[in-house]
Amino acid sequence: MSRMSIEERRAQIVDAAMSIAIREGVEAVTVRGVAAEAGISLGTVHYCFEDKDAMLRAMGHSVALVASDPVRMALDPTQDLYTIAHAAADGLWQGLTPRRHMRLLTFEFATAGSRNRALRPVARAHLEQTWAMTQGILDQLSEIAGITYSMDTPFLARIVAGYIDGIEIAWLVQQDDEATIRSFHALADYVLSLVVHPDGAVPSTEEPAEAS
Amino acid sequence: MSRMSIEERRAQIVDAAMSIAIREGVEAVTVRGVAAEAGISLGTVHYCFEDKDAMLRAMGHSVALVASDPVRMALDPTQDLYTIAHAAADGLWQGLTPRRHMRLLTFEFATAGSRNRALRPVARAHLEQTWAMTQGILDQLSEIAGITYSMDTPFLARIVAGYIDGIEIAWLVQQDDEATIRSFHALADYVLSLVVHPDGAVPSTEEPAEAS
DNA sequence: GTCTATAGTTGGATAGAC
DNA sequence: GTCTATCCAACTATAGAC
Repeated sequence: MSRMSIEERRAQIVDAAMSIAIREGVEAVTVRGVAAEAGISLGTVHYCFEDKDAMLRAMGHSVALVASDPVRMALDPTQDLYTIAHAAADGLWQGLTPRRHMRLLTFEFATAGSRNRALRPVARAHLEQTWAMTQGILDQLSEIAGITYSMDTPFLARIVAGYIDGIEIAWLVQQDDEATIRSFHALADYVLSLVVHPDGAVPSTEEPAEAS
Repeated sequence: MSRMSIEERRAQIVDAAMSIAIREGVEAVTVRGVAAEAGISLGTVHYCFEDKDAMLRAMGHSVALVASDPVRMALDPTQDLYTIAHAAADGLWQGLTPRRHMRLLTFEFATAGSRNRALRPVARAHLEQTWAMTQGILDQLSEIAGITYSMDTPFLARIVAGYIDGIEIAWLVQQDDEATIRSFHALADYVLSLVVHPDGAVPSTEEPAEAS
């Protein structure tokens, strides 16, 4: 067919692989299937990637981990801390449904990376990316609310990201929306409980009631 | 070879499948491989299970989810609440290393169950088993310490189990033992923060310092 | 109930023409 | 760079002898 540079072709192949992975899972990604999805020949794929693992690695590193937008939008400086935290919890929930397949994908890479040495760097990159993004949000919250946390933020980010992972895995398996939303709000309360008000700042209107 | 009842043979096959799954992952379990592992013929496996999925389901349901022993041993009624909670955190850590492959297996079933309808009941059973066991431990802690929690225990168990899942996934991928231990202790502090002392009971010696 | 033998499918990788 | 053709391995599942 039409000639492309290797880089362009690789990008096209990675896109095709990602489509299949999102649709049917990492294990369903085959070199043949990717070639068909991309509308190119088997030989071309093998020309662009040394082997299947190299292709999977390239695909894994192109996973868009986070649609943090709904959470970031919750960080409204005009609101009080309690409101912001629980709006962020709602943001986590709103961001989850559309990202269902992407989330599944990262968990598949996590397990695949634990078995397959070649895929381990991908899984680690996913973790570190998630931690960095979580820390970014926690830092932003810290700034706009003028507070700090009772743990260092890198560790807190790790804890919070893990908390979210646990909630999301359960949701993927069990699909209990209500319990999931409630869990995100429990996380919000958790983070609020770790907040340190630097001066004699009054945590006045916060936590008007316990999360149901 | 020697004759067995179908039930015995099925158990033998499930054991062989489990060995392979623990060693190489769920995806590496093949009917042929299982037959070889069990030292029987391919045909015999197909005689005992309708198809591969049925075999995988049987294997999935036989996963020993939890070595809760190290945690239960921490529930020493002669100790104070803070000490018990953090001993339980150590128990979580001590129980993790030997169960590495089992944990990986349950996460693989979680993702596989999200893709494959036939395996979904297995993944759900794992979740519910874990929640039940976690709740059992929380109830036991509640009894021996004479306290309650600020959430209903079924929900708290769900939260705690998810928290643990998040920590353990990160450990499987990243293998950072120190951060993992610290995370388990952060969980202990979290649970302690949700404890309600019924009367005017004094939470005296608790939380002598923050987890480093 | 257990075996061997085989049908039928899929997938990774390579060779060689264009 | 891209294709077609082919090789080879591994897999699920079934048939039929014992």
